[in-house]
Amino acid sequence: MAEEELIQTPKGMHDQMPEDCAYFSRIENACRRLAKDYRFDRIDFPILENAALFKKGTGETSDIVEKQMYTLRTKSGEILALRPEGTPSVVRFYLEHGARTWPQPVKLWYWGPFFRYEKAQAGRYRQFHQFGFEVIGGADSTLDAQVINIFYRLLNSLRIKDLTVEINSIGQLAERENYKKALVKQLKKNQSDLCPDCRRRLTRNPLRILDCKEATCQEIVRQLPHVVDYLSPECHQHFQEVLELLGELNIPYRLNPHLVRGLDYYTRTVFEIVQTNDEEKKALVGGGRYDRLVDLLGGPPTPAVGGAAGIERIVQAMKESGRRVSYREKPEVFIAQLGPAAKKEAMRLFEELRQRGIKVAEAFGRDSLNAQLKRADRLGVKYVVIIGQKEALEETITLKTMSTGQQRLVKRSQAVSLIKKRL
RNA sequence: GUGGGCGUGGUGUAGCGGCAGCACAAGGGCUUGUGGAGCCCUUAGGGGGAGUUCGAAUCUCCUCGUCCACCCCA
Repeated sequence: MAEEELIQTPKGMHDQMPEDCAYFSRIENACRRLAKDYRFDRIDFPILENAALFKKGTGETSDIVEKQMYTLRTKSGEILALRPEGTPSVVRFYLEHGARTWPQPVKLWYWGPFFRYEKAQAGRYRQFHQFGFEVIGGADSTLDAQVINIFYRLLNSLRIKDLTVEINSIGQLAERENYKKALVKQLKKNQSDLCPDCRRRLTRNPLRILDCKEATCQEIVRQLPHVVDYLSPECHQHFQEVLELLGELNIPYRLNPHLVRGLDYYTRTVFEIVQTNDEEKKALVGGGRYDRLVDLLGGPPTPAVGGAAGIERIVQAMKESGRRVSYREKPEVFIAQLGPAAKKEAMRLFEELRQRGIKVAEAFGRDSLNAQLKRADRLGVKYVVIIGQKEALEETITLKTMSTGQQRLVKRSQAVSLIKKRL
């Protein structure tokens, strides 16, 4: 080993193996197809944004901003952050480029790396990848349903099993505040039965108590009112419509009155798409309506809805569903060569075959025919073209059929069309 | 941030105080112009540091990494 210590990836950061890259492109292709069908336009935005964007957008008190954001100061004193999520950037994009003058609603999708400084564990990394679909400038319930539909269809097309859409409505800010007050009031009565964590949450973030896993807390939670009971008639109506549309689209959903989600900007619809297999529940997609975010970031009041999916988690789910994505195409023909003149001829033939759309492999860096045939065998090709000094001189090739071992001498000029015909 | 498990060739593993072994993968050969089976050879290893010991992959401590749970989330 070398004297120098090997430099490795930083904590929570991973290299992507060829195999995983293949999964990624499979997923990205699926995104592209759906984006095209539902008329979403792809955008990219910087990986570094002003930290203020997330402080204002994602929320100063959210865990993401408070504890998990990578921030840095540039030489000129700007405070930037590695983007921890995409939605605020999409809204900034909408405002910065005057997208409010475009035909509304504006439908955008994105794909890329995101960063959160957290302790890594299963399906949770410091650099991870998300794609998101966002609709800005529309309040209609069909848009909520369409966003959910897109993510659901996408996961479906990747043949991920055991999917459920979990959905809830948390209303507008005022309704949520009322609900929160009611919760705290109720909970204070049996405060002593709550777990220590929940007692803390009671003042900091009472909504989180709803999905505490402690049995005693769950017992208490069961007695509590649901947020939907606190919705205004308009929000209630909107939620009803979303549910009806999901039914119309044949999307299996489950009402989850305890689904509140961590980010401050959500209003009305919140949803997650989870994969449940024996005792385990993993969120692959999360999203909802965020009618307040645009004006929170300095724009006019503009309704919006969207969601984001964790790509690593989807890959994991695909693998668990037994879905294999091959990352190397099987070649059809292998070209073996012997000697310098033959090597040149072999390279020319390689190009000709490649341009005719034939999948061809070689090992030009290897000189022994033995090794080349061994490689060809491993690759599972149907035919091997052998070009040695003799063939190069006589302007012929030897075409070997691997399954039978038979070989025949073919004129070089006829080689390409013969191979094409035989495949 | 809190608690726990685990770090041995490229990969997967064995040994648990006394010569670091196996399988797969990779490269070469048996076959200097012919693959698959077989055989042979080669490359390559205890995360890092301190300590205990005649002797440490093995025990102790530190550190780094990783995995898992909590927290939170994609």
